[in-house]
Amino acid sequence: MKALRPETSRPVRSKAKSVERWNQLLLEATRLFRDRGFAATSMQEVSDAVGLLKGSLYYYVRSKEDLLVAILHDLHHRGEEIVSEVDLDSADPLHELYRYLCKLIVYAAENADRLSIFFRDFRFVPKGQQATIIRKRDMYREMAEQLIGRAIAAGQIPEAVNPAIASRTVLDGVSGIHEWYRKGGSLPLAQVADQIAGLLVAGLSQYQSRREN
Amino acid sequence: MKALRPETSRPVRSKAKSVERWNQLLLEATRLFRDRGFAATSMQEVSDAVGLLKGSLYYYVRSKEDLLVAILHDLHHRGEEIVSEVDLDSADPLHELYRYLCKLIVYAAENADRLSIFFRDFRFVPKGQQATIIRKRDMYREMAEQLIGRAIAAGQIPEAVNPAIASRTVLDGVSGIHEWYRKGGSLPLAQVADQIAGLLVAGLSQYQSRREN
Amino acid sequence: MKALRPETSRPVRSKAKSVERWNQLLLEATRLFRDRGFAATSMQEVSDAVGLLKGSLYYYVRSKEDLLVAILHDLHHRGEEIVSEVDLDSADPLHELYRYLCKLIVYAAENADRLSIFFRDFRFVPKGQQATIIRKRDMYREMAEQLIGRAIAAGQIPEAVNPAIASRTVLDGVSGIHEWYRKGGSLPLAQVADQIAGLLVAGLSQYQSRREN
Amino acid sequence: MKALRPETSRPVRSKAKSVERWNQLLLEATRLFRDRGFAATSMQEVSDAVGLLKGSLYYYVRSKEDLLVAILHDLHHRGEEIVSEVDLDSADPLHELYRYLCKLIVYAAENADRLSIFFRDFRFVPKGQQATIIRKRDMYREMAEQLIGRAIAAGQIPEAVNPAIASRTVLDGVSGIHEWYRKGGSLPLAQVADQIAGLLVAGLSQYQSRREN
DNA sequence: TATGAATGAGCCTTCATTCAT
DNA sequence: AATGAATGAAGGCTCATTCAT
Repeated sequence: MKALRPETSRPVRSKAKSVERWNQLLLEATRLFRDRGFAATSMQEVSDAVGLLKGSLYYYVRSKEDLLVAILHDLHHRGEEIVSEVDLDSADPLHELYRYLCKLIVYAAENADRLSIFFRDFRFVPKGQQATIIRKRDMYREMAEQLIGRAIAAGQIPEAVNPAIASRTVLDGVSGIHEWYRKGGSLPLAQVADQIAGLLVAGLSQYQSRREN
Repeated sequence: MKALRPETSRPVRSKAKSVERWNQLLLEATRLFRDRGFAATSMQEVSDAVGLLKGSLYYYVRSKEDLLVAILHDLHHRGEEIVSEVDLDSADPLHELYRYLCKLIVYAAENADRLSIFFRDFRFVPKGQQATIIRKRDMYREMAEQLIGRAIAAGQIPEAVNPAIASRTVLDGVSGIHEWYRKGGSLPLAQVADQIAGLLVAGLSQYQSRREN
Repeated sequence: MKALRPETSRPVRSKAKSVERWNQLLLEATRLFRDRGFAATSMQEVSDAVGLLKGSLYYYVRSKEDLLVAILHDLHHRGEEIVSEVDLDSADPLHELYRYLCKLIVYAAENADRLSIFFRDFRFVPKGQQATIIRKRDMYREMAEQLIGRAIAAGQIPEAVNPAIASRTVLDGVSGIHEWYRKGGSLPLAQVADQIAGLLVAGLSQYQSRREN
Repeated sequence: MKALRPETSRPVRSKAKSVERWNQLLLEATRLFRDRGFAATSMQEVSDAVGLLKGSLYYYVRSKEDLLVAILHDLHHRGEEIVSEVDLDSADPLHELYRYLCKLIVYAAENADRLSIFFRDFRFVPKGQQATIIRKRDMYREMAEQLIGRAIAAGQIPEAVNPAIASRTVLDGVSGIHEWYRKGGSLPLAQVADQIAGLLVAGLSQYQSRREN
């Protein structure tokens, strides 16, 4: 999880200290944005948290939104790895989906703060930078949709399943964990992941309509 | 879903015209809060939307938060009905769950705006009024957990399923629709609901662990 | 203490009820202005106190300042009587001063609310109407100054006494009672008045400089 | 009389320039509050007076009330010295009282602005901070009451004098000067002080009831 | 690197007052 | 006589941001 400074930031000289501060900044900002929301967090609070004066923040950041963008970039940066590890040509696409979902669940739980900020405060990302982030988010679902398609083709999922809807349902079931998962619960995270992914994958493979009217 | 004025609001005998304005206010505020977020929506924008001066809003509302609370009360008011219609003693608890989920899905889709506000901006509800609303939200999940418990007891769901986690997964899969459903899509809402609820219910009944390590 | 409506008020028809309301208005306004100050009292509070809606006040009053002016007029109206009862040609001007002061003290105690408003909020009286009220206030002191002058001429007060200063001191000592006197104290008001007036009159007649440098 | 920043104010190491501004702020605010009253003075007016933008005031102050409190603290800060200089065990308590009153008079005249604000606008001090200030004010009178008690015991004041009332009368006579004293009058302040204090002290020592009924 | 002072725009809210009914 | 709805101006305060030092 390398912390990336915004590409256009001001000149950097002494790396060590500077990078440290930047990471600290990101950390505290994440905590604050998560707790109070982006709009309701003031730069004053951020600067208090890192022990700088308000004005000094602008040596590290060009704007409050910079912080938000950095946090969200960080989030999806890691996520991309997970997506790239998927084997679309697996002989058992359903199980491949299971593995993919498990990783997403663990990832969502471990990045609950960032994810929460993403879901709530994405709209405060400057319009020009929204597309990049949205594309990454869509990537998660599209990968799920593709795997579902393969599994249908392979006969592992009934054709009655609508991949567009199912992929969304599955992703919603997976990412919702950021709202309720707390570290140190009774179940190990890996087991929680199996419960969720197992349920969703089973649902896909066994789906049948129960419509009455 | 009659829009209820907060009890604390001034005028008691609200004449026709007044009620109209109040509903209009709620409508526009909902739209704006949904689009821009509560914190980033100004009373100026709300008043512009209803054709009043900023200050005039306070004839109807005692604070910006009042608007938020009114919107969220409205939301859960309707939801309570759905919960109360559930037959906990049904001979087929799994199917009862399916029906419950379907209603929730339709409800979530039809109230996507309010739900979105709830998920994003609940934190701006004054502390003193948060509990009431939270309790209502918990109700949805607890009902699902109870039905899952009954279904396990009835042998419709394997005992390996953890009701606490499963109920959360199910609720997340259901409520997530507020993020992506748009009226007038290719599928009728009832069919979308069946896709989601069918998948989740099948997943519950057919869950099996795929854990590898 | 006849309550006078401002001369230019709107047409009056049914006298009884109207006058009643007006008196009630003055009473409540006096209480509120005294307790919260003129500037910090809202017409809303006044209307609440008399059981009318805010807008309805303007049937009785042309402006908030009208209320203030009416209260202060009332105050000095009564006071004028006291001044006019003084016998400037008394053979014992010092004792005449004592009697005058006693009446003022009783009056100040009984009108503590109005007096308090006068001292604190006179500045909110519209500029055009300030002169009239100021003139009345000056009247009290000028009468004291005149009596002191007579007493000096009669040899009852040493010539070293400066009437301008002494009259102010005496008036300050007298009117200060509005700040601390509470009905139902241990001493009857008449006795309190004697204590104050007795002290001041004795001081006038026995003054002697103690200046050291 | 160094102007003390409220402890709660942000910056800790106030550089020269900052202190200057703060003093200027206090000065102008005092003038404005005195002239227009606290409630009727806007922060806009204050900021205009010191040449800042309205919002910039809040770099120095946390609220309008902060300014008021600072002004009143300053006032009584100096006053405490005067009280502490009194020799309660003086062999001539009456004369000690005279000296005490003289100092108070000079002090009241020199701080007429602040005193005026105190008398008129004390009620706008936040409830939590009122007690501290009230206690200081009471101190002035209580000291007078004690000295009167000593003088009675020493036979310098007749026993008929009620110390509670007399001390109030004396204080009222003394502090009233803030309303009418203007610098550069015909009499030097020291002489004015002697006139007032001399009168009051003579009154105490020579008081006799003149009650008729 | 960081500070301290200031900006400027905007925000939520209050309130005296008006006026058609 | 009184109501109910609305106005319009102002008020206190917050905050992201800038910049000389």
